[in-house]
Parts: sequence; structure tokens; C-alpha cells
Amino acid sequence: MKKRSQNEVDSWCTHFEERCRERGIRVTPQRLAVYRALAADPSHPTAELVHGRLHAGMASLSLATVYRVLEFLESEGLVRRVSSPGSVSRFDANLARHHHLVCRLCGRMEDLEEIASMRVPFAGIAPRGFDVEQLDVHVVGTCASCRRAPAKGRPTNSELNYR
Amino acid sequence: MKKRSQNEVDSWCTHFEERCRERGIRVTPQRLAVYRALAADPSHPTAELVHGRLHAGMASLSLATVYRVLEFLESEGLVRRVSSPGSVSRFDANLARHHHLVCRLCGRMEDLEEIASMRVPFAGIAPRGFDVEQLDVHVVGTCASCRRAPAKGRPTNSELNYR
DNA sequence: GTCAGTGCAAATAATTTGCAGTCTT
DNA sequence: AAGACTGCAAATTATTTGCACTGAC
Repeated sequence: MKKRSQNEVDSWCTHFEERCRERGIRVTPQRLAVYRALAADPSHPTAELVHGRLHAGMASLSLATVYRVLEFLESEGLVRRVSSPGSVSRFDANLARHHHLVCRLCGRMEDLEEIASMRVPFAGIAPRGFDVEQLDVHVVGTCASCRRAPAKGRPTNSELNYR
Repeated sequence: MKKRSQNEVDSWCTHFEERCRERGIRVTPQRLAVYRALAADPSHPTAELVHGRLHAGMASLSLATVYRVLEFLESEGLVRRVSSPGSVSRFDANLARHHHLVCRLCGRMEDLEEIASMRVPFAGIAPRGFDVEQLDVHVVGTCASCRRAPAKGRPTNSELNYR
């Protein structure tokens, strides 16, 4: 599985801690671990996947806490929740503007750089009164490996764990 | 609640039946009813909401069937499943290219015409091997009424029913 | 000490499935 | 008659919550 470089992850974590301190958010070991796992993994893991990755180093961490932490970090705008239709929630620590490439069959989700022709201006697209916070662009289709070996259905959360 | 005009709905249903016949898909009363309910309602209802709307005229229709029909129609490309992060599945009978305006707080979802500056070309945006089928653009934020009267959390599926 | 944060188990919400009956061809 | 489609109830999956405990200010 692809990972972000150690340096990049460290720098994200440092930035994360700064942001938290600025706002008086406690940086508990659990929060930092969840954030770090997310930052290290560009594959947009689910809560359960994050929990699985952390279990080795932090056996007592509960899945409920992972859900709580992710929910909280999202509400603070420190991570982003991404979705593909009919699938479980996935999360992303990358807050830079970018889009997502989503396989309809296996649910895999990759980052897609925002290319010039997809640069969409926020202003003026929503009716007055609506406060636009974020633009989600999902390019949905089928990935090469799914076309070769079509699965029976979208993988369940726990099936996702062991890819 | 806003509705599509009777004429428009009828024409969509006719077109729907033609498509089904072309492909040898049976048009059962349940399928037609579900499709019609979806076509009549531009608010992107959930499965449960569709079921609720139909219950008056078709008391025996089960929620499981609504789920099955929607799933099936989606797989046939006759309706579109749309999603907002962390929320339940919603459906859309409108297959014309358009975007969605989504309120992060109440989950309400409105159609947004694809304006020129948001027209995104399919070609060349995905890596080779990936077969692009559809582009989902979600403009996410908070709607005017939610900013006025913030709810405690995203409404649950059954709370959605009685708006 | 207070209060936020956590683990655990139980609860809830959304969606799917098994199976027996029904309708269509 | 064979297969597709449906209703009902039960099962499964994802996510949330109550409660008691622990640790930081």
C-alpha cells in the first residue's frame, strides 16, 4: 500500500498540533494517533480501517473512539469526510483542494489533482443565503482491475480491512 | 414540497417504460410506482422517504422492495444515487448533467444547473485504464435556514420523513 | 474536584437477505 | 412449469450512545 513520506507526515502532524493548540483543542494520544494514521495513508481509509492500522501499536484504542475522534476532527475542519454513493464514510487528512477518483465497484478512492480545466470558482454558484464551504468533485467509474475481475458487490467494511 | 409538473413526470415515466422494454426489464407496478415517485420529487428522497410517499396508494409495498428497486434501477443506469458525506443514500431520477447543492447540516440537496464555468470535460482527467462514467459535483455548505436555526445534528432517516 | 476524553458493551439506524408465496411468460 | 419479483421478518453492517473510569488542569 502506498504511503506518504515520513517527512510529510511529520510535518502534517506538527501543523495539526499547532492548530489544535491555537484553538485550545486537547491533543490526546488517541487523537494524534488517529490523525497520524490518516495522514500517513492516502487511500482514504474508513474508521474501521484506521482502527485496524492502529491496533498493533495501541491495543486498547476502541473503534468507538476512532469514530468519535474522526467525527470531532471533521467538525473542526481538521480532516475531511469523503463519500462515495452508497458506501461507508472515508476520511482524508489532505485539506488542499483536490478531487477524487472513485471506483464504483470496489469503492477505492484516489486523489486527483485539480487540473486547470476542473478549477471551479466558488463565487456565484450557489443561491444567496447559502454559504459554500467546500466543493466535492468525484470522478466516478470503474477501475482497471475491477473491469478485469468484477467483484460480486461493493466490499463490506470489514472486507476492506484486508486488502 | 416542490414537485415536478405532472406533464414532465408523465413523459419521464413513458420514457422509462420504453427503456425498460427495450432491454427486456419487467415494468412491475412496484417499479413503476417507485420510479414515478422519484420522478415527481426533485428533493432527492431517500428510500424510506419514497416508501413513505407511496404507502398511501400502495399499502402493501414493502420498504425492502423499495430498496431493491432503487438498487436495481441504479444498476441499470435508470436512476442516479447521490450521496452527501456521512449521510444516507438519496436518489435522483434526473439523468441530465447537473450538480448538487448540499447542506452539511440538514442534508437537504437541491439541483444546481451546470453553469458554463463548472462544465468539466470528462476526457483526460482520469488515468488510463479507468473508465469514467459520471462526474459528481457537490457544492457543500450550510443553507440559510440552518444558519438561522442550527439543528443538533444531521437528521436521522425517519426524522427526514416528516418535513 | 471538575470536566473532557475514553473503553466497553449495548443500542440504534440503514440496508440486505432468506424464504415462501405470486405473478408473468 | 420456470423464473422473476415481492412481502415479511430476521440478519447484517455501520455508527452512536450510556455509563463508569481515568487523567489533565
